[in-house]
Order: sequence, then structure tokens, then C-alpha cells
Amino acid sequence: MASLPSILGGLDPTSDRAVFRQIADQLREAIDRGRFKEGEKLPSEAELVEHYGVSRMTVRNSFSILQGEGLVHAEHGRGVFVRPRPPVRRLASDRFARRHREQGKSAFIVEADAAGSHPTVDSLEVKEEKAGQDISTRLGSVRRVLARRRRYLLDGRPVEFATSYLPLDIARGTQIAEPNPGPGGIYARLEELGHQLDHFEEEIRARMPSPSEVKTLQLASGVPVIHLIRTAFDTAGRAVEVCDTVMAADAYVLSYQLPAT
Amino acid sequence: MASLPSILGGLDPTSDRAVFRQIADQLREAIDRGRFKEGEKLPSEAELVEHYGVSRMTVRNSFSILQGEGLVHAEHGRGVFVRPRPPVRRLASDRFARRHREQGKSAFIVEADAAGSHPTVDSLEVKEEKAGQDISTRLGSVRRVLARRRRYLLDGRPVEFATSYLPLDIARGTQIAEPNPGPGGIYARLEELGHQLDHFEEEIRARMPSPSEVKTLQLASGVPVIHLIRTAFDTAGRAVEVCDTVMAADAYVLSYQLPAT
DNA sequence: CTTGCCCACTCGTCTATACGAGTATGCGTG
DNA sequence: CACGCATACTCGTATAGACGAGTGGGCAAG
Repeated sequence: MASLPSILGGLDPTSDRAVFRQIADQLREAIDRGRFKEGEKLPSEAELVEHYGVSRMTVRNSFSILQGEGLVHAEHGRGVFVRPRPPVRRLASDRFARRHREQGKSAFIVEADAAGSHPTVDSLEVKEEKAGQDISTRLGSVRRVLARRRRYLLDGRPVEFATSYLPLDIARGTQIAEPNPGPGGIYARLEELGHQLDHFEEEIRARMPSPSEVKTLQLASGVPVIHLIRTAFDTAGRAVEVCDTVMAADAYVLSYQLPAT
Repeated sequence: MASLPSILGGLDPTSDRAVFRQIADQLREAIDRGRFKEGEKLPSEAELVEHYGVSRMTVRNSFSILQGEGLVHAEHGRGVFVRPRPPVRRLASDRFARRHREQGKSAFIVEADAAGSHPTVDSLEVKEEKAGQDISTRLGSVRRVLARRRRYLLDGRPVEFATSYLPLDIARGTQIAEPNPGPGGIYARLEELGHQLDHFEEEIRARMPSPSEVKTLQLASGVPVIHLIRTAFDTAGRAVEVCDTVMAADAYVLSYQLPAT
């Protein structure tokens, strides 16, 4: 790495911009310009204290800004690093097309294998429970539902946590209530049960994660989540499944096709 | 407000959870339980210092966690407040259907009026410029484009910043290059120019905003942005417009319909 | 050579203090 | 009554120091 003064400038004491913001600005710019590359270690707090002649808390304040922006992450005992952008998973709008269900494996596995990643699914939990207000409304005022929870990982990194809710009168006693829903997933089973799927509705929000989401998805600070709620409708117009998904936002690009008519 | 000790507990010195995290936890829980309501003022730093018997920086650290989660926001000289959830704007997947173009006003204005909000559009800028790498690729290797920038506000609050890019051979000299594109917006103009629209492609990402985005959208800390890139294709299969939109994530829910076939 | 310990360096947490700047309230003056 | 200022209270910024804990490299003992 080049010497600090050659990368980072000095402070402008006449500026009314706070010192810790000025430092954050300089670091951010250096990162944007590629002076510090992905995964590379930034100068240590002590070095920056030395370089700028400020106190350590001021430097830490600067780092905390950049952390909030998701630009860097700190590792205890090692240093502060430029956060590498993880490979993203693209979700196409035809990902639930019937032809994708014809193969044996789940969409997630197939797709990840194709992308050269190592996919895993864990945290299996399948149980009957009371439907929350929102889920109940979406499913047409059902009281109890079958809930299927699972977590998806790519190369060991958790990227998505999803819960499917199905009305008990549809799912109880079927393979949908088994830990392994069989080839083609629950959508294939639903169609076998006579619920031919007609269309899906997806609602998308983005927000900062709750502490429990930070834990399950092992999210770095400064990484938002995409919250997707999908409702599946059969040809009779009935909502047969609601899937509530929380995704690490830095791991996903969603893609949709809209008709112009 | 009830007395502090009745709302907030004490610290657990045996816990290995950091004190400022414990304080943040208690405040978060109190907010979740509705002990502090939306828009309500939290105890001041001084009061919490008193209540917990810790130093002020520790309390501030707690607040900064909650700010990062988008739960609270601080107002200089006034206090720290529970962040109210703003009314959200729902974007339906049929929002570009041709029938919506038949009326005179823009989709944004019509929809906001219907919702009882006061819509504004500002920051008009229309100019020819060099296309960036990404835009150029999406439009099929054009070098120069017409860029239309505008910012959308609801009841005075900026919620969205959008830039449309159009190939010069289509847009130059037409009403699309005027500040006001006329009734039905640029999509109506494109169709009049013989580019019958076939479908749209939308790519969605979520991330923390850049400093400039924080400024234009007046974003509170802890609010991510939704980054939407829409490409419009005509019936000849040509990409005729790319629209790059950055939205305040707390102001939007996107909604899509997917076919199951 | 290998093992294990020590130490230097890193970030994490916390205290105590100081001053600045924005806000709101009340009181006194006109 | 109206205005303006003083003041108290709020958060913002910054310093200096202390100790803890994770990491990694080097050195010494076996």
C-alpha cells in the first residue's frame, strides 16, 4: 500500500463539516477510486489517529459511518476491511414457471449449481401453527396453517430465510407436511392435489434487519434485507400458499417482466 | 409517560452482552411493545445516563444502534424520537398498462391524488449526455442519450429520484426532449412515434444510500433505498428507454403479478 | 523441527470531561 | 399584550485515557 499521506489528504479546519465526516469522506472516496480494493485492509485506527492528529473515538466515528453505509466491516483483532461484494443471485420472474418444476430438484439447488455455487438448505421446521393476522388475511381468513421454515445458504453463507404457510385443509396429511416435499417442491404437490396454479402475487419491501434477522442471515452491519411476500393462487382464485421470505439484500437482484398492455 | 424504571429494566452485569447493547435491547423492546409510540420522544441521554448509571457515550452508542436499525431518529436540540412509519406508496405491476396512459396526468400525480396525498415533481433536468457503460449496454450500445431527471415528492417529502435514458435517434427533436413530455408521459409519446411498447423488464436491488442519495431524498439514517432499473422494449424487440430509479425504501411497497405457466 | 507461550497490534467497550449549537420556555422589558 | 433575551435542556462533536479481547507472528523451550 502507498503511504497514507499520498492516499488521504488533510483536514480542512475552516470547513464546518465535522472532522469525523471529513475523514469518512476521504476514506469513502479512496475506496470508490479503488485506492483500497475489495477485501483490502484499511489503515488501522492508530494509523489514522496519527495521520490526522485526532483522537481515536473520532476515527472510530468515521469508521462507523462507513459501516452504516455497508462499505467496510471491522474484524476484531485484525482490522477494518473494504467489504467485498458477494456474488448476487438473480431471481427471474419466470422462476416459478411450470417447466422449472418438472425436474426433480428445487429451484434453488438447480440454479445455484448452474452458477457454480455450493447450495445448502437447513433449519428445516415443519409444523402446524396459528396464523398471524396478516397471513390469515392473505390466505382468506384461515385460523391455523402449516408452516414450513427453511434457510438457504450459498457456499456456506446464509442468504435467505423463508416460511411457507398453507391452509391445513389443503396440506394436512399430504407430502407437503413432510420435511421433504418431494421433486418439484410444494408447488408440484399442490398441482397434484388438484390446485392448478394460476398466478403469483409478490410484494416487495426493503428495510434494515431486526436483530434476529441479523443473526439468522449473519448479516454485516449496513446490509438491508429484501422482504418478499408471495401469494400463490390456484385457477379457482383461491390463495393456496403464502411464502414470506427475507433475503440478504447484497446477495440478490430481483428481476421482473411486465406486460405493456 | 410512565416513570423510567417502570418501562426500562436494569442492567445485567453478569451478562457478557455489552452494556450499550443491553440498553439498546431494552429501548427496542419498549418501542416494539408500544411503550413508546410512533413520533414519541424517548428519554433524553441525560435521563438514561441517570437511570442506568453509565456514561453518556454509552447511551449514545445505544441510540446509534437503534438509529442504524431505522427505529429512531435524533433531532438536534429536541430529543430522540420513535421514527413514524410514513405512508407507503404501492406500485402495482400494471402501473404501466396502456389504459393508465390514456388519461392526461402522469401516473404519479393521479395515484397520489387518489391516495389523498399532495404530489410534486421537481428537479427537472433534460439534457443530452454520454451514456454510462451500463445504460449503453442496456440500450444496445448507444453512445449518447437523452437523460430526463426528476424527483418525486409526496406532501413535500422526497420519495423517489428517477432518470430516464432514451436513444438520441428516437428522442431528439421530439416532445420527449421537452421539459414537459405531455399527457400520458414519454411512454405515450414513444407509441405515437411508432414504438409500440411490448413489455418492460425491471431489476430490483436494495442497498444503503450513498451520501448524495441521502441528500436528494432527505433520508433518515437507517433507511435503505430500493434501486429499480426498468427497460422498456418495443414490439420490434428494441430497448427504447431505460429508467433508473432510486426510492426511499420506507415509502414503497412494490407489487408484481407472475404467471404460473 | 515442532510446540507453546509471549507480545505487539488490532478493534471493542467504557468512563469522564468539555464545549458547541439547536430548541423551547418563561420572564422581564417595552 | 408583544417582543426579545436569558436560560435550561437537548443532541453533536471531540479529547484523553483505560482496560479487555481476538489475532498473528516471532521466539524460546523441548
